[in-house]
Amino acid sequence: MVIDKLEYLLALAREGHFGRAAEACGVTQPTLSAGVKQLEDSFGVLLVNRGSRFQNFTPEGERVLEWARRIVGDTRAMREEIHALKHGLSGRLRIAAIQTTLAMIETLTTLYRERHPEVQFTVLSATAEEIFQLLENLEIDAGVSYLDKEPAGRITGIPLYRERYCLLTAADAPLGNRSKVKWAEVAQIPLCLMTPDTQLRQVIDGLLRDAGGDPRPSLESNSMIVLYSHVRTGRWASVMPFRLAATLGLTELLRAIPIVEPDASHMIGLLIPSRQPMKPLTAALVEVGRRATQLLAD
Amino acid sequence: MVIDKLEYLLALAREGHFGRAAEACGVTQPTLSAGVKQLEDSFGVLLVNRGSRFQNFTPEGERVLEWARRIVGDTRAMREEIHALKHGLSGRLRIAAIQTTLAMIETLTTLYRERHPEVQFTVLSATAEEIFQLLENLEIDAGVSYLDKEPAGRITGIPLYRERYCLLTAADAPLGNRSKVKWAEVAQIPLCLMTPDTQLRQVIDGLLRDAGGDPRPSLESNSMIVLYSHVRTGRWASVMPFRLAATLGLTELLRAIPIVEPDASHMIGLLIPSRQPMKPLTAALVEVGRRATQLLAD
DNA sequence: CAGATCAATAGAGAACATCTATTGAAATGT
DNA sequence: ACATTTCAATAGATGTTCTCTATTGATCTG
Repeated sequence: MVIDKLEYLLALAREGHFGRAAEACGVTQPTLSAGVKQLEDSFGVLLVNRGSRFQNFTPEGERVLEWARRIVGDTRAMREEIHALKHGLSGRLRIAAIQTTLAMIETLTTLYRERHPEVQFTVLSATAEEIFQLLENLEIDAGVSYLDKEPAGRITGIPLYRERYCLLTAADAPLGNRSKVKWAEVAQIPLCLMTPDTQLRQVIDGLLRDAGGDPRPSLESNSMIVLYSHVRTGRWASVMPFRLAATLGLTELLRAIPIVEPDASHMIGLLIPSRQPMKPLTAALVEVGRRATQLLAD
Repeated sequence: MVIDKLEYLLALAREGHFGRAAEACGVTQPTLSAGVKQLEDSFGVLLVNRGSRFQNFTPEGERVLEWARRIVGDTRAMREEIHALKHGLSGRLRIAAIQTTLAMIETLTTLYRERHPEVQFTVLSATAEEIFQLLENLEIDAGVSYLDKEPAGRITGIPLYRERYCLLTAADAPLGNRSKVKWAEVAQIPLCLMTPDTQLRQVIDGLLRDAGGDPRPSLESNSMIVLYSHVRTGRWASVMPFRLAATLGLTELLRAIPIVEPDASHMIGLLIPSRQPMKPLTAALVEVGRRATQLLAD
């Protein structure tokens, strides 16, 4: 009864559109409209501001939405737990990760599948902000991102590893013969970097500026693949997390040179809903993460 | 849909009886039976062991029960919060307290009503164990009891005041002329005490034994009223919390003599469900409790 | 101003929940 | 040992509620 309606409300918040929300829930638009109306009647308060189309939620609607996330999330966790008690861990684990970390996700999924072969995975590439949204909307079970600005109480961070940075460049390019370089030096050469909306770019910009430099990327992209394919030609340079560069592969020409002064690093970790107890799939991921931490330790 | 069924399950856990549980939910017995069966079908697991009558819950049933408490509790909290947003605080605040603290509850309710006149109160006398049960079953919003052994994570304690003990006795009785007495001395005289299942009795027994005494109550009761009515005659003596004795009233004959060596005290406080956020009625009680703490401070 | 988009409404059919009455099984008392 | 009582499941009927299709009315867009 009520729970379905709360799901409608969550979908409406996600889609901002009665029709699309209805489709997402697998019902028709009148059904979803009626469901929301019933909620409003039962509370005696308007939850949604509409003027012939969806506008936004009333303050009361926002509060109900907050509760709905929790109640619906708990209900799913309950079902999943009981199912796991009977059939063992199965179902689909949904993870979203920022691009910087995409190459290390296999560490988690590979370990995970060894222990729970029945579980299927969905791995999404997303921005740090999107990850929070997805977590709040119960569209993913966990995120992988920076832990620096750990968020509201509704989401918990679990450290995985420290990300360190290297200069990716050809051996015969400027600085290419060094065993280590300083941030101040890196700041002097043209680089291929992520677009400024990404966390990685902001981190690198900060480090470059702290070293007195002025970041002058010769190429920007929101795709790591684009950056790497450029660098791979030997005619471009970039700053990347070490682990990512190592995974993408270094050629004979291409060198990954540690950047020092300062010896900067940022903590990467799992982001999961602060629900107690966790969904079984999520709990297993945390356990896997704990083991992965040892593998990934510097 | 689902939530009603979860309520059925909670009622069944409370009553241990399909018929009574149904009555408590305001439905007929077949309806409740069908509801439980639907839950079982939807999980694909038996939740209740029955052999022509209710026996107990399966392990899966216990887990579902745990989730049900949370989900149903959150749902009620949501409704209450939205209602409070529109109409201000109203409804019924349900409190259970151990007998020792019954006389100070008015401090809370009086303060509470000053701020929220629309709220109605139900105050139950209960044992410490019953309070936990009532809290778990969502039958009360808060308890007042000892905080010494703070319990599972599902319940949070909030300190209110320290309980100290005095000898209640007639002025012309043994020890009646003293300004203070030692526990060792109290242990030598016959007393009226609570029955041994109560927290207060266990506390006092402990203190008496620590002082080398052997508690020999001349009269036991599970009612403070009984104890006090005896002591009031001037022909019996008892050990009581100071605040309680003061509230029940001291006559000219009757004296409340502080007991020292050791200067024992136990912390009394609110017990509330560890739900975040709290129900509005509960949140207001915590706020009132915070203020009361100042009034009640030694 | 015409066309498109969006959400609410109306009405019909299906699905579901709840009730009364009864049955079958186990516990209790004589 | 047998009759009585207690308890929960089942059957069948009734009523509610949910969901759908089709449509309307309103607002935005070009």
